[in-house]
Amino acid sequence: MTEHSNPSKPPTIRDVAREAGVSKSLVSLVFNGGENVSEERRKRVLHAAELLGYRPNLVAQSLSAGRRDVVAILVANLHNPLFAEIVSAAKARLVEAGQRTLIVSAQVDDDDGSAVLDRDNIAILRDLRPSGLIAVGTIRGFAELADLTATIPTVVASAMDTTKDVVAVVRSDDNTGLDLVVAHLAEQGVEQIAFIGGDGSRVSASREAAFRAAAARHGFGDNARVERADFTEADARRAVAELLTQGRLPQAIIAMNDLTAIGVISALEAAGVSVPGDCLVTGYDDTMLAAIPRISLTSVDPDNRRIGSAAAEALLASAEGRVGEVLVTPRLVVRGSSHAA
Amino acid sequence: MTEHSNPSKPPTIRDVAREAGVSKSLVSLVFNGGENVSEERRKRVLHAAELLGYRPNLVAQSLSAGRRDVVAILVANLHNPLFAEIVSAAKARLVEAGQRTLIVSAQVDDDDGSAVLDRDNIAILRDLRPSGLIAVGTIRGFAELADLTATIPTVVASAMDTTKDVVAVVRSDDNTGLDLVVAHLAEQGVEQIAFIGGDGSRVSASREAAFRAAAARHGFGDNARVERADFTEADARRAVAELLTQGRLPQAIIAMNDLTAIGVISALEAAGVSVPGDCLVTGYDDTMLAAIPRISLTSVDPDNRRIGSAAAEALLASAEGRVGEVLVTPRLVVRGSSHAA
DNA sequence: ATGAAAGCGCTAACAG
DNA sequence: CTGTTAGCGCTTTCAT
Repeated sequence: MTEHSNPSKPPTIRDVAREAGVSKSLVSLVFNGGENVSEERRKRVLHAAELLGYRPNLVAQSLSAGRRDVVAILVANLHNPLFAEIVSAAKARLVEAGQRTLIVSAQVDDDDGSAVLDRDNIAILRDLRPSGLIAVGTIRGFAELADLTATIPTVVASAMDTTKDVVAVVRSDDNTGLDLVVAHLAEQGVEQIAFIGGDGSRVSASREAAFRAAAARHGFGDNARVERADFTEADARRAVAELLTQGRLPQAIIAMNDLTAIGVISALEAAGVSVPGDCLVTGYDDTMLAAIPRISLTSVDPDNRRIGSAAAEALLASAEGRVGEVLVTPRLVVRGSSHAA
Repeated sequence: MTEHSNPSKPPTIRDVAREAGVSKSLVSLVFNGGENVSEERRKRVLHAAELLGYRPNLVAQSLSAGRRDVVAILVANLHNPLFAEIVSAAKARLVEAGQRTLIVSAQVDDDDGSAVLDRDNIAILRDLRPSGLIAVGTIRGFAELADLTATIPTVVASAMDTTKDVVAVVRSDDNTGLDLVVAHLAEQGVEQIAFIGGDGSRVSASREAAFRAAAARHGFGDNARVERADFTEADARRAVAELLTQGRLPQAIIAMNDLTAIGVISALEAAGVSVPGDCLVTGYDDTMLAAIPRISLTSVDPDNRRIGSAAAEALLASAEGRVGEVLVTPRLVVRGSSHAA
């Protein structure tokens, strides 16, 4: 552990060069793995750098003909604990591959509480000229970032995107996930089921389609209904009311994610319908919410760490061309909310 | 909406200068609110910029003798929905004041799932030379960032820090918060209470001290106990077991935050103690968890938006010197978990 | 193998 | 008021 003697500004490449008695360029070479540097000089430089506590300035590096080793991870928002797992797994894989990462949030909540692109963050990211981009979660207005995705290899994780120029979309295999759920419910002897999907997001649409397919496959036919609700509890309540007034209450409700499921449970219970007594409920994502004993929600674990590492993998492989869609196989976590008993 | 004609690289200040028939410097002046630019030239420049789709390169700006208008918001982690509110409120205030913001996460989860400083993020942030720093939440290893906090006006929000050189620490007034809780519990006729604090964090310690003071104030004397647990459910269970084996079960347990409270409830119910029937429980933070009907946890709302804006305010006022500690007054949100009835 | 020199995009004195 | 000239810290030809 050595201290750098100059108390004011951080040392620059020039300071190191002077200390080592070599030129700037040589220092740069050493720090960028240049092969053709004499062992002696290399040592001198490294030693001087250590002595001074020199760290290359990333901003300068990026300005000067973009460095190709920093990957930006754009997180949809700071709310969703889900994303944290994906991000850390992706980062771990990237670091392993010798890449630097910059993790920034893509959206902020404006005054109305709705998410909007964080233009400041995006602008800085753009100017940093990252070598790659991983977008985690559904980002509203992601299409506006076309100038980025067109230039920079981009992978979308845990979201869907139609943009032609993303290297890969890595997400949970909704078909398998919903099949697991429907099969489980069928096993419990359920005969009428309903799906409560979300807002207009593509993920929601995909899960809805997956539900319809799974329901058909398991012979539910007309006994499978679909309702929509955004993620607010108020809206879940509305959707449930809808379901209730349509006559018969389904014996099970499949929510597109855990948050919606909790809204559904709340709405059902507020209406005097007990869960799982009178109606089973399942979620998707297997967030920590699902595991809380009082909630004990059967949910689909999408294996977020695998999604994250697969996204990183896809990006690293992007040199070899488009990867396309990577579907990560989920597994069902059965809890109290789906045991009629 | 105009397109820039050059399909390859984004336009630079030079392109704009050429297009407008002026010098680089003039363009720079126009974009930095220079007063002494003739109206005509200014228009020409603005028009050329618009035409080309020019956006100043922030990285270049920051490299070239630091711009003084970008504030970095360092978020402890991506898990805690709490922070999202603080961040967005702080950002809103900053934007209002004409500041740019960069929101980055300060920590990542390593393989063990424990949080560590995200050195990449920090390094980039440092090199960007932000004009100010707002650290949101307790960041492990924050002390290692001393070189930053020593140089850059820093405000800590929703955490405590002893570093001498932070401009301000903005946090919930724990004393008031816990007094509200204890008073409420006393009103319910509770005679023995216990506090379950957390890991070794300063916030936890502060709330524990606040609890002791409030308990004394409300005449609990020896009937107030303290137990510790980290935020895992397993540990909450252990702490509760501890409490149970100490003989009498307290009539109410005050948890240092909502997450711990939920662990406590789970542990109590697993031990056959009903909440709120046999024991009342309260939390702190008023997260969305508390509002879930099945949880219905009485909690202290710290008013995160005010914490965020106050932090921004303190930073903006930092020119006028150290602000010190800003305590934001919380309010109690009473829910089912604290109604013996 | 090494150094000199020319930028990356921008700002900031400094002259005109 | 406007243009010229130096850099910010680093990479990268291009000579040597």
